Amino acid sequence: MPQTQILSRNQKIVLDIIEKAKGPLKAYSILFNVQKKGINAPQQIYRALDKLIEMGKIHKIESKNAFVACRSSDCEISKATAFSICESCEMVDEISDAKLSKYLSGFNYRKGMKFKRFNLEFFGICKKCKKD
Amino acid sequence: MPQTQILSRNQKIVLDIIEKAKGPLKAYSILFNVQKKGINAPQQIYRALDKLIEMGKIHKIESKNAFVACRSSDCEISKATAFSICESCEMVDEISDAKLSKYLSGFNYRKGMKFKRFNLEFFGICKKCKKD
DNA sequence: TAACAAACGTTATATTATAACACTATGATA
DNA sequence: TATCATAGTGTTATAATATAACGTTTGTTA
Repeated sequence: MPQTQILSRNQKIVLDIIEKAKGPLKAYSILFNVQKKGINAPQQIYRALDKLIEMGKIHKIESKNAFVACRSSDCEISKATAFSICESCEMVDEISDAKLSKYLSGFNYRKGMKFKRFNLEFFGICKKCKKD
Repeated sequence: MPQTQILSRNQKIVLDIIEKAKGPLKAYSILFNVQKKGINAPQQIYRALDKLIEMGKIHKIESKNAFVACRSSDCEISKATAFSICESCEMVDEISDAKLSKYLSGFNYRKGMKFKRFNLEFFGICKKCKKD
């Protein structure tokens, strides 16, 4: 495993647009935004997304079928992800809280399987939306 | 809110099949299984699913786009859900662990929004699959 | 019974994701 | 150097998941 992953052309393009976005992006919205760069088909987007997820560069927000850049340097291989999601404005924030992560990584259910990975999504109304 | 919800015909049919299933069911697989009962269109399934989720009778496993019956009597309105998912056999188990639930319900991220609801999905290989 | 809400049935369509196949570039190695 | 494996690319087609929109029926309640 190299510390610094080498990205392919398409992977760079897709990561770039996700990193610059203010919120989670959907696959087809990424597609429409990169057609000028010569990417024409969903397959190309999904392939890049898959690799970027594997590398831990991005995360999928399962409840929204959308993708965000990873902001927490410590999850190169994303085994422990947690997000805060506003149900009004759709804003997503990655939660990096050592205690929470430790608590959940150590959690073992009595019924018995050993967990390799978890994903946690919190929902509410963000401060900004509450004001309106 | 009545303690015992009254279900409509289609809601009953859909809930019934989900409750009898051994694992999570997908919407279209539900559809194919109820066509003999006169349900013909996805819309009818999705409408029933939506209501059943609202009532807390079933849960959606977001990472699988599939649905399971609620086994834990205490989550009539599902504000706090956690699941154990086997990545090999696709088995899903609802986790009902008071400590975990309390810990997460009380969790408040410093950045500040108050959470109404969460969903947690753990992944691993179940005991049964480990043996093979 | 009139009025309303909730559920229903149906057709059409939108959105999300994958299959399959041929081609290209790169680096490892026999 | 030849050849092999691996990873990435481009493309067409299609599968799988989900919702919109419309009109009708049913059940509740004022």
